[in-house]
Amino acid sequence: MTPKSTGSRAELRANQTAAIKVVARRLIADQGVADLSLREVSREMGMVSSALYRYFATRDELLTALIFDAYSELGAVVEKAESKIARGDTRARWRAACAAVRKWATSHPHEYALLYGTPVPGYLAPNVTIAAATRVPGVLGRILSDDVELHPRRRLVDKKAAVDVRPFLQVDALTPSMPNVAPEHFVRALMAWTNLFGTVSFELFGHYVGSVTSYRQFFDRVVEELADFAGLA
Amino acid sequence: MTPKSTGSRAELRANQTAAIKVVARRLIADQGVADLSLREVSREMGMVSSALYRYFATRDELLTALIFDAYSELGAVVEKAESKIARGDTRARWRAACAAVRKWATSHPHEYALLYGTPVPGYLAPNVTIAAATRVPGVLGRILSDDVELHPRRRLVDKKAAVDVRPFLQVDALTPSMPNVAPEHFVRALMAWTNLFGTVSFELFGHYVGSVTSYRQFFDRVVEELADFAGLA
DNA sequence: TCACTTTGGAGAGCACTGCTCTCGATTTTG
DNA sequence: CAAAATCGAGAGCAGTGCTCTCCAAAGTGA
Repeated sequence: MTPKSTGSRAELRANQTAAIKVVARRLIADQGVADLSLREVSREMGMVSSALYRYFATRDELLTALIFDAYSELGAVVEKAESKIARGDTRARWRAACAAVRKWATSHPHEYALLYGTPVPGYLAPNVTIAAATRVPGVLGRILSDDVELHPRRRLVDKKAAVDVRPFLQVDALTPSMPNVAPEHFVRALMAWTNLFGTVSFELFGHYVGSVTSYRQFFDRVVEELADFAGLA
Repeated sequence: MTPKSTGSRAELRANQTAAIKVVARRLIADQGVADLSLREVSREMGMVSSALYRYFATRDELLTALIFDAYSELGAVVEKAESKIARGDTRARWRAACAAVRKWATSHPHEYALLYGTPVPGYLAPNVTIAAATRVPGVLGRILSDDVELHPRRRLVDKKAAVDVRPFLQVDALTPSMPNVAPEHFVRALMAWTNLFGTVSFELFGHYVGSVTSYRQFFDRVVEELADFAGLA
């Protein structure tokens, strides 16, 4: 391959790195992670397979970069969708955030599976990835927290729910995401988050086949139930 | 390989088929599905790789058999655990069923991932597999149904929950699993099922890292919340 | 400016994979 | 007892991730 036009070395390197990720993402979107082959990526880029290793030391390293990008994109999409709603309408924000998750997931099923399906065996996410992965639960937590702040009232009257969560939750780590939410309500917050992604995963991974006829309507209903469950106004 | 001692051809074939699955399961349990190689299976069995194709036409066919077996085992384990509790104590049955799911999942993480992680791209479960996969939700549904039958009382007072589910749920398919549960409550039943597996998946797939310190205690709390949410006595 | 170092693509090669095909030996069947 | 079905062995093909060496181009310091 002849060298690309002009540009400093660092620039060219950044461009190539980005180009590789673009091609790899498209291949994953088309055929899933399992069938992603470095050689196919290199072929599509008109370079030889070994050249690719100048940019990513291993297949897993490329995948890690793609996982990070996908988390970031999903996080940005959800943040943007939610930010368009008036801050006080916490339920509408909740709906918008959940809908954005499902919309991104259904339009990027293979990338969603990359994030929320089976992790690579022995794979441990680097901190930077964890930060990106936290954006969506961060949005959900902020909505709940804002709801507590803006619509104060008695919450979670069921005394069973007022359990001391310190023995099993990392309260210090969760509090910053939802400063106004009382720790007793963290379990329900985590459950709402879990249920949201569980519902999307079950839809995409085929576990609802035979039970659900309209995923869209089922999902919307679930979102309302979750909002109630989490104590939204 | 010299022929195994005695036995009719059909017998030997059944034995070999079973032996292959045993070896493959062990390899998956050790290193996950991604690293399962037919050649390694055949090597461990002392046969040549091509001979394996007399029993399974393709890697996916072997995986399908293993998926079916795993669903069946999980189903049997949960059914057994739940059946030990007095029929009237529906909440204890609920706890037992949920605990059995988590116990099996945490002691068979790779097999759990095979069932509830990323599905093989383009893979469509045969009917027989779907039947096996339905056993656990069947147990959960039966518990809810028995609870309605044995502890009749006003349920789901929140009028929002009394939504007509016919536009988006396959009521006919769901009713047999929980004959006494009113269709308006099917959404919560599906959500409880989803949340149960979502919680287990999030734990095993690492999404709770940093948030949960004692998965066992968190899970137990979630199970109680789900029982309440689904309307159990 | 010019020697020196760094970069990164090309190409060959290794060990591995799923899968196919042919060839016999053995077993079952009519 | 001959014909047919079965099934393991072995060679082989196309593909994989990854390593290594080679070499031209680009950047660097005196």
